[in-house]
Amino acid sequence: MYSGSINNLQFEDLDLSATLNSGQMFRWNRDEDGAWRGMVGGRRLRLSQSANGETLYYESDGADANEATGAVRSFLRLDDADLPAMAAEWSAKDLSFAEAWASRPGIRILRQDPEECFFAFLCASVAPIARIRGMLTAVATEFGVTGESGYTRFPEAGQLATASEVRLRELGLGFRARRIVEAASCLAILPQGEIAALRQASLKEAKERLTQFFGVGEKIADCICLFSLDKDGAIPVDTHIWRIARARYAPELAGKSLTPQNYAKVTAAFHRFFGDKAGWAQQILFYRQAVNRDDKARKTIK
DNA sequence: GCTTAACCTGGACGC
DNA sequence: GCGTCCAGGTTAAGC
Repeated sequence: MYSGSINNLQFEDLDLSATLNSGQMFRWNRDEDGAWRGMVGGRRLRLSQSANGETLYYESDGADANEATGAVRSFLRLDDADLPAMAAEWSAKDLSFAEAWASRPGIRILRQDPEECFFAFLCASVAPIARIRGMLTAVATEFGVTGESGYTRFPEAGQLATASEVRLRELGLGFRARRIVEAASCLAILPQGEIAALRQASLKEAKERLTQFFGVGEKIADCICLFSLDKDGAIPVDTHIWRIARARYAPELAGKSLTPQNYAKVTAAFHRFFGDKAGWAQQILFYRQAVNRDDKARKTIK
């Protein structure tokens, strides 16, 4: 049970379920009534939307409604971008984006906890979303702190640094286990908030810093930058975005491999088409290509 | 600077 | 039932 009351705010341009299910984060769960449960900044939140999508309801730990409102607005970045205006501009220029937006408007970029986001995407290499969820749940259960509510807070770097590679392999992380142990050990001896402090850095500086950690390449660094550090120009070029880019935005790369130079060309192409908030456009295109396709496949199987 | 192999694992798919 | 492929990558070695 949540100690706070149910609050609400009016916000029309949000598709809560698509946003929370768009592959940006992996530890929020959906209740039978459709509401989503998760943690933001150590605070439990439960979010839902009215049927017409115009009202966002939220429950939170703690009695301070203003703090809860601030946490929700910050997590969903409700004050950071006029998404409909951006989408209208992008749709006018690009048919592929227009189709993606028309099929599922309202997918926003989140502002997650940077350290949890760092470890989450370190686990995400070559793994389907279901497996990523499983790995993170296992790690949180083993090394995190479970409160009276039964919800487990993701472990901090210092806690993860006590994990052995062997134990993490037993939990199903495979070759990612070494990466988690090494990154946690490095982070644990740095001042707390080292990753979060990169919000003040440029995208280039943040990526340079993140890729110094063993196991963090360009794609993972871009995920951390976009989904937790407010770097709206970050373009995580995964297998789906690479496919989309070659088909639509950088056709000169057809038949080529994803080398560091071509990765940079994809990023530049997205910036050419979508400007300095290209990361938001990327996420909407990604959802249509990856998540939507998976959902259709699941329905077909049923 | 590019290509390739290796790294874990579970589910989907074809036979 | 079994083998193969693929999934939100990264690293290191070889050329």
